[in-house]
Amino acid sequence: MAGHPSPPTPLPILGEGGETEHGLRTPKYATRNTQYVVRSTEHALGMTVDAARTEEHPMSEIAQEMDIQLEVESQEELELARMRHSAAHVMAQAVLEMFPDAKLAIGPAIENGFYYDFDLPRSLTPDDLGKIEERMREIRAAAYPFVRKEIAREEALAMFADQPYKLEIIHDLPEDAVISTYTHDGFTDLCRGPHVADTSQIGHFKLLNVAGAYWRGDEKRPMLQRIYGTSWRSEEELAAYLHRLEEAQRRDHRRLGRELDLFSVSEEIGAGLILWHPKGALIRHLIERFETDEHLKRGYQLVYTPHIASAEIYKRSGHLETYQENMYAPMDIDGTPYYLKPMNCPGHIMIYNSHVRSYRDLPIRLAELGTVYRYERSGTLHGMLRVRGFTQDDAHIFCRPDQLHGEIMGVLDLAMFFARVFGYEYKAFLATRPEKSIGSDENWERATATLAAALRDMGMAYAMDPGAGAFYGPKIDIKFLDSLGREWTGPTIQVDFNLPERFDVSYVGEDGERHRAVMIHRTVLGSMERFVGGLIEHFAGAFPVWLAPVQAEIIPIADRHLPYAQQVAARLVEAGLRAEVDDSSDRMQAKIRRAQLQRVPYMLVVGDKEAEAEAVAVRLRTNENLGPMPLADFIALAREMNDTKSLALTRDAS
RNA sequence: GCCGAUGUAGCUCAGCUGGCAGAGCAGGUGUUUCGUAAACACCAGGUCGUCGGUUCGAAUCCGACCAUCGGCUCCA
Repeated sequence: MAGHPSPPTPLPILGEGGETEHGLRTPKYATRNTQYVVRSTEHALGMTVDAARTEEHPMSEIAQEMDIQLEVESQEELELARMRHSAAHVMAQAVLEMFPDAKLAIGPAIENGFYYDFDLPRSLTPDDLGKIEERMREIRAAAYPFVRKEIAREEALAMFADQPYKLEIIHDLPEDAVISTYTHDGFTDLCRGPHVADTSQIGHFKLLNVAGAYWRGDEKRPMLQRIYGTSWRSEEELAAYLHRLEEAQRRDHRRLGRELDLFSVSEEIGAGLILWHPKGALIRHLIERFETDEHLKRGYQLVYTPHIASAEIYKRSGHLETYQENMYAPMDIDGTPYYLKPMNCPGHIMIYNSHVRSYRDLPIRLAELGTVYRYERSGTLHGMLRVRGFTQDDAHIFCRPDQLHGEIMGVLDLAMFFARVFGYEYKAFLATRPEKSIGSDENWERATATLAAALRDMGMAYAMDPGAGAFYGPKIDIKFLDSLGREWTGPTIQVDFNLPERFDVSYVGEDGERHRAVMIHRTVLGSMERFVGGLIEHFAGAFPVWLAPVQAEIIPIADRHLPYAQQVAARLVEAGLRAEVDDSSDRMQAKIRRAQLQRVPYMLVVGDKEAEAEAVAVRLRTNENLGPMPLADFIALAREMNDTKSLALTRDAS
């Protein structure tokens, strides 16, 4: 099976709908947001990701091309998108009435709603949104019909003569394109459609926010004002969506990070640099320990490499050519510039190259929890999800070409194992050669085919992500889907042709000759920062027992129960559990409340009865009350949940 | 980096058009000893993001910078 990658398997998860199961948008920085929106829109149109991507449309264009001519996978989705797209038109009318000089850009339907980009004489205020919304309601009430009209190119150019963005769109349309307009209540927009019959059908909507957005997503083009709105079939669905937005806010890792005392960012230390507090650090440590052990079991070897390195190595690796804008300025050490490391690869390669390697030594899998520093533009920083210093669970696999397939399968297996432990669903993407890339066509094709074959042999459905590979090789991106159905950066597996050449990474074959080794870059969790940030939101702060910083809060009812409470704590600690006694002078109710807010899995209430019977009254953070049980039984339960890394708090719970 | 908004006590937020900085929660002390999500009282806590300007007087007006938030672009 050489030559071409197999055709993409349709991705079942996309079949669930562009909207996630719960209708929530993926958090910013969790994964490539724009791509997500594109996918959703593509899906609403029934296009495959492949088809949309190969045409290399910028997101805005794809999103704009709502066209009934496209094959639609689900009638329901088409109708939703149509409704939302129509709402965008109605919004544009309202804005144009308010600002007669407004220049209109584009206004597509997106996941859960719509937006429209405008070039306006002044900045919009939240007040304006209210007015626009009000006017939209009037337009909806009037039930103006949407009228489609196909027009000649010249006519279109004349009609939109004072709308420069529309003119640009018309100019960019292919010669034979059908140009159509949609008109309602005297407002006409260049649009391929489709639309609902009249403005009464634009759904129950709410305008959410105003944001800046570059024309055509290009930072060199004008900055427009984008109004985001959401629209739903019924008032109830709208209310439910707004409620889900609030729920997502309640889980925001930045908020929970503070409330649960997991991490902070200090302006004095610097933006984008995470301070891990004891509880956050404990969670990270537990994950790292688990992950490290698992890697050792799977034949990886641990290494450590320095945080700074001479410019020489980054010259040779090509980082100074292709990655310098992400690297911090060098420091001078005895006349030689040294850089903070932005990646771990060069160090691992140096370790590989420290010996002559035989084909019998391969594969060599070098793993490091490697801390790297990358310059990120100030506007992009976001809690733990987008930072300037982070620790990757990085590894580089050096192998023979004939081992590549098996090694990739091994990484995929590891990735699926981790997804299961943390309770994530996932979906896979195969990213192929970008325009700016190096290496021979043959290498690219072979590597891409190998990745595709490994995915297939692991029985993993995947979608193509054309042109999204690294410049040095294709990759598999796996997205974790959290409990709200949102996407998070997950494992990535990259095949690299570049560095093995640059560093002459080789092995001696059976034939006694030197051969070029194949190199795989891979990370399973991504970075500890982003992964833990995502985990906080995934679990809404209620970590499974094995990760909970405090597993059991012991709550004495009165001070006279303190000695027994201490005794219980000692027994738990002895059993390897993390327990804490609430010895404050608060009432029991307040202690329970505090433990609840801290998402402590088990609350052990101890009073006279328990002290006498050497028991604990077990309350779960789910508000379930298990009642009194012998201390030994509780220890057995908690240990079992801990040791099996169960996502549940009790044996029978799911 | 760009567009817009915001920055007052550890947290959430008041403080109208310039005139002595406030509340609740958290914290400390004391009282209370209580059976499954907040007992009561008292106390302490702030260079109002930073720097500069206007003014008799600035948390409040102006400017620059820093940080954060919502997006764009980019990414682990």
